[in-house]
Amino acid sequence: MGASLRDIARLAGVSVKTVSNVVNGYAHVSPATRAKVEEALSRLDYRPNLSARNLRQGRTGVIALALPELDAPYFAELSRFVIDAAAELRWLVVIEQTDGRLERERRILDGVRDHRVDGVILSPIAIGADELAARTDATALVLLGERIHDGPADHVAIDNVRAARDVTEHLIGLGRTRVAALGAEDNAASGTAPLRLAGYREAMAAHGLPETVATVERYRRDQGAAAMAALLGRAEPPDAVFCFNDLLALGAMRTLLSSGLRVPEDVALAGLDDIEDGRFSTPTLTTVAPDKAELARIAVDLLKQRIEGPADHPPKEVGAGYRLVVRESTLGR
Amino acid sequence: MGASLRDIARLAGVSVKTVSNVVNGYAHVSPATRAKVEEALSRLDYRPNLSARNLRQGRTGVIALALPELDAPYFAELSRFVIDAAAELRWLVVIEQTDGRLERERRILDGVRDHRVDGVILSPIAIGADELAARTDATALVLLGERIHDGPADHVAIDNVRAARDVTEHLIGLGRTRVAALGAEDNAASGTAPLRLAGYREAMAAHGLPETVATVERYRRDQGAAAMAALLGRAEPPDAVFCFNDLLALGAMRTLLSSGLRVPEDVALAGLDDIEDGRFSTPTLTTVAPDKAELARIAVDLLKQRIEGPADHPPKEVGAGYRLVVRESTLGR
DNA sequence: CAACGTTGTTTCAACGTTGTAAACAGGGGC
DNA sequence: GCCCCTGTTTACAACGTTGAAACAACGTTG
Repeated sequence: MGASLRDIARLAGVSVKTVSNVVNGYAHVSPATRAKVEEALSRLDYRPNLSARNLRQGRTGVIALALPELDAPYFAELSRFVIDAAAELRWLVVIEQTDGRLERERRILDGVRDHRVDGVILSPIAIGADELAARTDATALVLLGERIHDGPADHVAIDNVRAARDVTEHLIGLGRTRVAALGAEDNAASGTAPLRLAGYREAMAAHGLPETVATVERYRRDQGAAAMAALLGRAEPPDAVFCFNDLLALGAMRTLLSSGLRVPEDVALAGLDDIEDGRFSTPTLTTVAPDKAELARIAVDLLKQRIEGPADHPPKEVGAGYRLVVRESTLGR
Repeated sequence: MGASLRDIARLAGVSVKTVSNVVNGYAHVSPATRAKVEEALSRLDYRPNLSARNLRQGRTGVIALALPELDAPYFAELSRFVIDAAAELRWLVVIEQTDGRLERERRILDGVRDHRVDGVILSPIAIGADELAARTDATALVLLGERIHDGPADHVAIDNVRAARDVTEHLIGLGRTRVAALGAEDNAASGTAPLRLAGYREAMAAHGLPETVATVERYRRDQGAAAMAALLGRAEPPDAVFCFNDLLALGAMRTLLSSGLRVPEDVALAGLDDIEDGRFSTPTLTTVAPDKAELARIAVDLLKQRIEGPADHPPKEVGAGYRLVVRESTLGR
């Protein structure tokens, strides 16, 4: 067991509280005492017991990051930034995986498996705005990557509608006319899928082009591959596809290439997320790059305000930046 | 703030300790009392305060998983399994990123940023066996993915030497004679790189073939791409490459394809890790698939034994299974 | 019926920390 | 010599929890 304040106090011949004062940088400590205490501190390699400190202060210094799945590259990359942003506040991050399942998301909202955490950053998939509003748990909450307008909790996200419109416009700008959307979800009332679909539709409508929509159940490569195969089976296969995320796009790319089609010559392909895989695939993948560091920083920031701020200020919605990154899958070499 | 045992006790008209007994499933509590208490518990939505419990018990129910980087797919996939395995013990997992930097790994070994955790699973990159042996911190430690024989801490890993030999044998078995290794590290005394290199050498020596070794600094796609470019610049470019992990292989594949070479016709390519990307790349990637779920389960298991077991049993080394997965990058369609 | 074990419950102290308030020392000013 | 002020240090209590020990009520046993 590590040394406690008491051990230091004994060694330095002062009271426990004086040691505590030194540790916390309290101003009114005489230089002589401070020196004595610091000597003792380093001699016994003192490390504060956070359990005790937190018990006393009512904080744990731990937040939870609840994601659908850590092994989806977008979330892994995002997690890195969230952990880094939290580290600056000396917070630790525990990761919870919901698998996008409703009952797991619910359980997160009710408390992270009975542990107390100071706050939760949730990337919701299944849960709806109404259920969020009805939540009773008082733990600070920030939603990430979804944007339910006028929702019941703080939000960070990019403008999904506009981003989707931008990508679609880019594809149309290449002269493609049979532009399909890949990644809609059948029963999704909330989440990003409807927003991205809306953006696609706006762009298509603006140019008077017919819409083609392929649905998936999960945002995974295999689903992208299967949905692409389905699109190819249609009477009028697309000459461009906007996939609602990069994983879907990479799955779709695999189907296209192994069907002997060329990307982008036969079918142009674009995704959204800017995961690293897309920068090294052949061809490299055109995509929308959300500013992940900014998303993470804002999420942690909002959480900090929730945790430290006055009890209940109205929920905030903050947008993060993104940019369209054009690569070989739409431009060619 | 949440309700405490005292609040429950007051509401149920019993002592605090009785409530504690109910919460902890202590046997000798009368059904009537238990019912009363449970009613109160759920009415106030009681959640134990872990800081307090941990202060009292010296346990936190939280372990740390320290990885080089969460956004490397192998580690992201592994994390998922570690989190799942820990969840079965009702442990939470905080994730720390070392970026493979020595001083960060050191800091992890000295304690996870002053927070107390019950144990640490570390995937070491930079730190050496000697330094591990000299560690003073008493927190339970399990090393993951490296195998320092007779090292000072518990280990889990696949047999890297044998796995590397298997892959190399596979490439040689295709009839290739200029088989290169990509992924050695210049100054690595420990870690997996020397082991994989050793396996490669064994196989090459067994067939009397000349060795070609390309080094990298980090196991990332860009480094694989660059190292492959360097190999192509040599007098006798390879006709097969064993990359020490899949990311390197995917980077190398990008270089090969954009140089107009065909995989596997001109250059066969194999990796190690079996990350999902390799199952959807074009061509799909031949690789060694470590049993990640088993690795994770064993790591958590070893940690549990360390935490709960007698003070200092000798360190254990446990091997996990793997299998060679042959795909298009060595076989073709 | 007295001694004893069992079951159910409570009291007490302690884990390591810090906020509050109070004690203490030294230095002017009167 | 007394008082007040400032700077420094301390004692105490409390955060929420649980192990140890004590206690009360009961049924069993010799």
